[in-house]
Amino acid sequence: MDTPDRDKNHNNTPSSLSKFEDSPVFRYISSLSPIEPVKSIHTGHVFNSLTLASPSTLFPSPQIGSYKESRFSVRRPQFLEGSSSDLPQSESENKTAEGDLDVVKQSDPLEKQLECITNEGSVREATSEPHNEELDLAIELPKTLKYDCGSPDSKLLPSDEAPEDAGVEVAGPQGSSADYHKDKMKERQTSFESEINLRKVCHVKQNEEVEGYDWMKMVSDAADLLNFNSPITGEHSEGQNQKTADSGTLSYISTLLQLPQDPTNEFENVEDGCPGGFCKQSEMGEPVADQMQAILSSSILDNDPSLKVDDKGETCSQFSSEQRSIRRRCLVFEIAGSHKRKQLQECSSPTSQGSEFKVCNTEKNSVSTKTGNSHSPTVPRGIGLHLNSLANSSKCGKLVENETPTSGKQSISLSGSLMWSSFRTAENPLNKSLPPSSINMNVVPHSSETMVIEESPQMSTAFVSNEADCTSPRKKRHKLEHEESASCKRCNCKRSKCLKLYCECFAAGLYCIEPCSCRDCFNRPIHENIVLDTRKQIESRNPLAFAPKVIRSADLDADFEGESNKTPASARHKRGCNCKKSSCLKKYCECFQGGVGCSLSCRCEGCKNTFGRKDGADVAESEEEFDSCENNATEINSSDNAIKMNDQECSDLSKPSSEIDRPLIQQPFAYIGKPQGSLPCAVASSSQLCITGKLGISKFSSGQTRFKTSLQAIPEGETPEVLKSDCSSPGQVKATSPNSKRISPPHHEFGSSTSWRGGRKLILRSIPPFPSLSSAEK
DNA sequence: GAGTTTGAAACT
DNA sequence: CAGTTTCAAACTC
Repeated sequence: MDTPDRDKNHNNTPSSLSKFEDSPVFRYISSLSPIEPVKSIHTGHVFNSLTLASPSTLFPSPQIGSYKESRFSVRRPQFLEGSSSDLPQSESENKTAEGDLDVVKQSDPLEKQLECITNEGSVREATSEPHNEELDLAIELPKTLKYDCGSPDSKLLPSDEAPEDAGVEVAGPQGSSADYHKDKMKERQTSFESEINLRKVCHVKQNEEVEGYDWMKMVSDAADLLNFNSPITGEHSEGQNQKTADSGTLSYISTLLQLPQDPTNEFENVEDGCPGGFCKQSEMGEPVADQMQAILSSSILDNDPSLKVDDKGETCSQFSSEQRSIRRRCLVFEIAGSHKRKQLQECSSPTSQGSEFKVCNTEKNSVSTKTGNSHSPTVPRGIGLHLNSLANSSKCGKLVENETPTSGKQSISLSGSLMWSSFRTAENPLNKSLPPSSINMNVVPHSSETMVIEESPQMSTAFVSNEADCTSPRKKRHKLEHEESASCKRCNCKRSKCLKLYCECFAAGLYCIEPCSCRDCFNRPIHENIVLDTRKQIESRNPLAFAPKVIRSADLDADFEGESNKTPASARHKRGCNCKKSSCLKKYCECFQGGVGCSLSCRCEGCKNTFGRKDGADVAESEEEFDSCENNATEINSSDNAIKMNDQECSDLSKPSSEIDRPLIQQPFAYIGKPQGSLPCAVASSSQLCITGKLGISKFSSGQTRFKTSLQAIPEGETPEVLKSDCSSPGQVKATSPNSKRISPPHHEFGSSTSWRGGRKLILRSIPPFPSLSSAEK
């Protein structure tokens, strides 16, 4: 629709521009801020979201654009693959459009929105790189975002293009344009969706900017997520290309988005003298575009039931290419959740990460419901990510991976199982550290109440940092699956009202669900407040109360091999068991139940844990056992027990898995400190359950490789990090936790070596601030 | 399915 | 911090 007009505008632009320039108004403006162009660039970095309005914005577009391009030129490379002949045109159009916009802006300096948009565009571009880049860059993004009018969307938009579009529409009746587009969307979803989405995004961005800053956080998070996406981008580009090919009429926006990726664009850019411009878009385009698209796509996706997201966050290409591209980006944020966006009609939940969360909201908002805040009041249930959520996430992730979309979500929200623990705070630096837990899962509340948990790449990233091996989020998931079955479990509480750790559901950060046979259950979304309060109380007593009981890490394997000998699994129970009669050969023993060997921290008597005895000597001896156990035994190993467990779990899990999905309980941010720890727990546990359920055998039996590597590795890595991330927490945890007894004592074995390892193994040990560790490891 | 065993969680 | 009680899962029959 816009194109014709735009073309006209473009054609007109030169004259109009000249006119404007000549106009006294223009002169006046220019006199006011001669420096502006330069500022605009800097402003992108420096500005606060709202400051954008400055006059500098008026002029910047051309210069900025070039500048931006230059910046990005370097990186662009990979994504360009997707080529679209359209791009050049689009760019030219965009440029013209920008010019028009600029002119308009100049004429109407008052229109801050437009300025913001333009600024955003510039900023976006600048910021976009970081997205593509690694997390480190991600950090930068927030800043850039600040500069931006705020909306990540703007970022997403190709610097030139996006702003233009936004600007164009906005320029007219700003507010109306969005609505108008929305209407169009309904009418013309196909061709116009993209445009509309972009516009919406623009609005959203503006709104968001006005509203809050979570963007910063979100952006950073998103950046993390984006990192994962990178591989996807190729697909994305393809999708876009298809889009172009498929739909002769690509929304202007869509074209813009694509442009960056298209090689053709590169050429143009090069011609422009900004090969970088091309590049920048590519990279930026992905990250930024991803975000933009994500938002847009989210809106679109909402409409599209067909969307599928890969575990990795890749969206299935089911949708139209356009949507696909967008969706992927969305996926980045929502990954698993996105997987079934259908379900997700609403992203009310405040995900652990503000960014994701917001994105969802914005997207969804555009589509159906809009939550004003990322924190969304809607969040109510504690949709936010929680350590426990991880467990679910793990499930979800697994499910999603393994299973088709239908099942895939199961983990997430099917039955509406909710995790209440979400405490990741976007604010917390910890979040970064925590990443996996909080970040990983984003719970998106469905309109129905069911919440979809989305994993964010961040988790994986974060973990990755810690875990050298944890290259793929999948591993993490596997690990998670491994650990606790809590998520899968159904409680049978009669007196605890499911508000105590006796309740497995509660302990796992999950709301009780139908399958539970509990009595007088208060662990329901309806009683969220009670649940959260109770949780707080419990955490106040023991910060690690909700943390994963079993820590498994590939790292441990590697690091500990020496030590690990002790525990075949290389995983350890945080607290250690206190078994006296079960000889750690039955599920009474948490270590055994978790499939990990006993450690020094265990107080067990007559330990015969097949996964590893607590005594070092035993361990040494056990190594053989151990190996045998792992190799053969994993299967045979715990033999009866293990097998039984597996079977049981499997049976339980398999069914429950579908059922398992539960609403997560959000934790109040206040908990942040704890939750971090807690999250991992839940996750791990839940993950284990689920995984074990399916994998269960695999875990022990199939796990062949060793559970270490497969299962344990994942959870461990996560948990450790989580703990680390707790960061801060380790020390705190000890101090606070009543259990500290068990936890704290780093025994010679573990503790002896590096503090790091010790920290991981011992987890609880006071360790240097987590961040440093993570960074160091990285 | 009922009853017992077990060990964690909670309480004192 | 240690001891006791409570609780629900795990287990047995």
